[in-house]
Amino acid sequence: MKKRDLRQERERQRRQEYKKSILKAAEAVIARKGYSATTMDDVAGEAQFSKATLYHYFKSKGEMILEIIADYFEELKRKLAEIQEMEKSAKEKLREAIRCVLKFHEEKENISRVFMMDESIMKKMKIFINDQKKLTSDVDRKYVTLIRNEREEIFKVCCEILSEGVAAKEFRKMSITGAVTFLGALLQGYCHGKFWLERPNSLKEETDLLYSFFLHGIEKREEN
Amino acid sequence: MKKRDLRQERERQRRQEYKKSILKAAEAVIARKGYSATTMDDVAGEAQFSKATLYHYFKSKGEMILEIIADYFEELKRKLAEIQEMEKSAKEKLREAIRCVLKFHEEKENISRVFMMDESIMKKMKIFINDQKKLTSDVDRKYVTLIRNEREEIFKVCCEILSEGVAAKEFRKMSITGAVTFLGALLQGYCHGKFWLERPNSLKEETDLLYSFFLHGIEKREEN
Amino acid sequence: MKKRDLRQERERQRRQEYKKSILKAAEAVIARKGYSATTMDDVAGEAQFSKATLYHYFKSKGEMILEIIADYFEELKRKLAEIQEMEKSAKEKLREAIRCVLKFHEEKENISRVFMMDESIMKKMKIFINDQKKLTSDVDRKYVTLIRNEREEIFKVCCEILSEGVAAKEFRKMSITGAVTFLGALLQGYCHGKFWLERPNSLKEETDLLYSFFLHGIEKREEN
Amino acid sequence: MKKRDLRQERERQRRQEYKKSILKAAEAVIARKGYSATTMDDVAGEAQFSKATLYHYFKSKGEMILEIIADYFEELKRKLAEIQEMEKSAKEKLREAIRCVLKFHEEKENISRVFMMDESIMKKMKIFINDQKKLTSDVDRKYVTLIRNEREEIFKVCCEILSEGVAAKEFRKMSITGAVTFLGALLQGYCHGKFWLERPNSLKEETDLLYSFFLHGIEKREEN
DNA sequence: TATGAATGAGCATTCATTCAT
DNA sequence: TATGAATGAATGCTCATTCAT
Repeated sequence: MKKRDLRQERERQRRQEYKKSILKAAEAVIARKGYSATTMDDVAGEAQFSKATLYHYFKSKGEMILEIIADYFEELKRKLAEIQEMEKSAKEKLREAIRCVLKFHEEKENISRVFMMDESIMKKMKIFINDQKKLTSDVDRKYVTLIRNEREEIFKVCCEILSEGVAAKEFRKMSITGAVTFLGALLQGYCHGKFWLERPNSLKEETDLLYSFFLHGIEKREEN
Repeated sequence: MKKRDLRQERERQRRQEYKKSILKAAEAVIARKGYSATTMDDVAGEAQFSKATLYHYFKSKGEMILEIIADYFEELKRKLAEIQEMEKSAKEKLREAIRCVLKFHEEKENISRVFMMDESIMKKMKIFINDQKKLTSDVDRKYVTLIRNEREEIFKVCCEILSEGVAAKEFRKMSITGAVTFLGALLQGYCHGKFWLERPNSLKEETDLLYSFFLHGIEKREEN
Repeated sequence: MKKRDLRQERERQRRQEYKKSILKAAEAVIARKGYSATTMDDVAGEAQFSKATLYHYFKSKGEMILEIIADYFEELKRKLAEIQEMEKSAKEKLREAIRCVLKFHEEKENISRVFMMDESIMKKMKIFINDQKKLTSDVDRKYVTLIRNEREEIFKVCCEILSEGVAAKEFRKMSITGAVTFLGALLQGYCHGKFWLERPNSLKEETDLLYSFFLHGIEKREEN
Repeated sequence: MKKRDLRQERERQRRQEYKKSILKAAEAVIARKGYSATTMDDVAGEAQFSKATLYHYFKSKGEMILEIIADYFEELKRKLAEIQEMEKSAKEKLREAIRCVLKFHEEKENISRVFMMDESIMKKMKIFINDQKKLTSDVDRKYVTLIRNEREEIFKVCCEILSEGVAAKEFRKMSITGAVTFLGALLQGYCHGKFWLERPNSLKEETDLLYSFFLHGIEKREEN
């Protein structure tokens, strides 16, 4: 029956919305307090739900954070894919990509830190990468797979940008995967090391810095 | 009285040794389990002391980890300073420095993660850097200052290597601090991103990768 | 109106059937997991109903278990009444009764344990027996009364078997109620103590054991 | 050194006493509320310790209850062993043993119910008896073994009493283990079925009832 | 009637830290 | 000084029951 389908559909929608709103609340608290210091009570309070209700939407605190991280990667992937599809030179795309990542990190600083650093999550990722079968929880497996796939796609998009540049003779011939690994490390490291700076740089300054060194290197070349 | 001094001195020595052995034990446990999963009971067990005794040597778990981190930086600084004093070209020193950091990280992976990631520690560092006066605990202030100084010295050593290279025309003219920031981010990020790799690279491969891209950049140059 | 009555009647029937199927599901889960470890979710899952639906048929988990227990006693009573109506000697009936109880317990082990042991149920029974008026819930009163009545009838049936035997000079003159109390305790105790045995006895062996000691006692008699 | 030993000894003693007092408190609460309804907070309150302190003396709620049960059996064993060593006829000893068990059960009613009935404990016992290796926790294994051994000794003592009686021609020739199984079931079942009685019997009446039926059986014998 | 969602009240357990000896 | 004991404050998670549709 039409009516029934509609109701179910509306119901599903509402559920999705509620879930999103809980994730948003969790993200906010985590951004404020960090992951391990965030309690389910905190999240419940922020989301204006009872603590027990959270467990209708997520099996555990761990699953919740995995979903947040998966969303994080999914969004980043989308943004980078958009850049790749622009009508621009490879250099311009590269610059834009760097800018995009820096900005995204800034907005979601704590999330990315949680992902890179929380020991329990790291452990899951490591186990997964070494031997998928050891991950006991199906839910864990699902999210960890998801995350890895998103990351791989991000990697791929970056490869495409650099390959284009090589083809267009904007970039030299090189190991593309090496370069992307390099770039990824650079951005990751830069974002996490920011807080050392006594005065923050502007997004433009940051982009310029990373872009130009990545592009030119530091070596002195012969003048002809 | 002489005698008294001697006794006191001996006492101080013993205290230092005990402290070191506790730190060593803590480092071992943290390397195994990660910081937040490490309990004072674990450390006490590993160090073969009673838990209460730990509190004779350290005011809190937080202070203990700060000391471990300070040691970490102190050791890294020492290693890099040694490299800087070698009789080598700037390029060779750079290469060596990269190798050194990669190796050091590998050995102390969890420690460096704790430092970069533990939210409570981050908070302290941030507060300190923004406004030192807000840091309530004197002990905290002491260690955080120490850590920052070590880091600054590391930064300085790297600056020296690069400056030498510029002077020797091995490297192009550039913003030295920018380059060191870039390099630091790169190493940090690479080390923390390692676990993504399905098969680990050898130390030599890693060094080559980072060194060569840092040196040459990716841009295609005109042939003359 | 006829039509209305019929519909109501059909409705009542359906309700009864659903109720039975829920009880059956609950019994199955309890048999598997024990009472306190059984959640309403478990029962709902097994019965293929939603959890909320269970509450249309039973006021609470407690009421549900009371109904299960009442059914248990009702069934046992029926079985024993059948035995009593057989055309057999008192001894044979006694033997058959013992066998019947042992078998029944075996099938419904967890149910009888719940009944004997669950503290909340015990409390209700105790309160009821000491002072019926203290039992606040009408529903509780209803079921507890029911259960006690079933038990009394079981007791009565056993009394009849033994009385017949005394009349037929198969059994000696004795306190019939004492003997039935004795027999009841014996069976109850035997069933609950079974799990101590490293190898289970067959039903026949068990019956023989209890029957023969109950019949003959352990005393040595004079030979004439 | 003497002094040191003394202090350690005194310390050990105090620990034992505290442990006992916690066990006593737990027993009291359990007697009042039943095992599963008893929370660690309840026990802590009754014992006048903080909840966390309980965990210095017992690894878990489960271990605590196992220790209580083990004590229960140990005490019963001791009492029965004393009876067996008396200078009395087997019949008198039997009577005394029955009286002893009835009295003991009365005092510790809830404990024995917990033991016989709590599903989680039952599960452990069953697993243990079927296949000791499956019991994962060492502590569990320890207590479960202890309990089974105590029970076996109780069984043995009863066997001795009955054997003596056979030897002295007080009892007929019979399967001793069968008779003890019968007796054990009887006592167990009687104690747990007590609450059905509208008016409690006196200890003497109870003893007489069980003793006389166990001794004489119900069968009518030929007069000569 | 049937149900998915919501929740309050718990609960066992943990852990950094303090205290008494 | 060294330590075993004590503890307050959490914390993730559960479950019988109620409610809105």
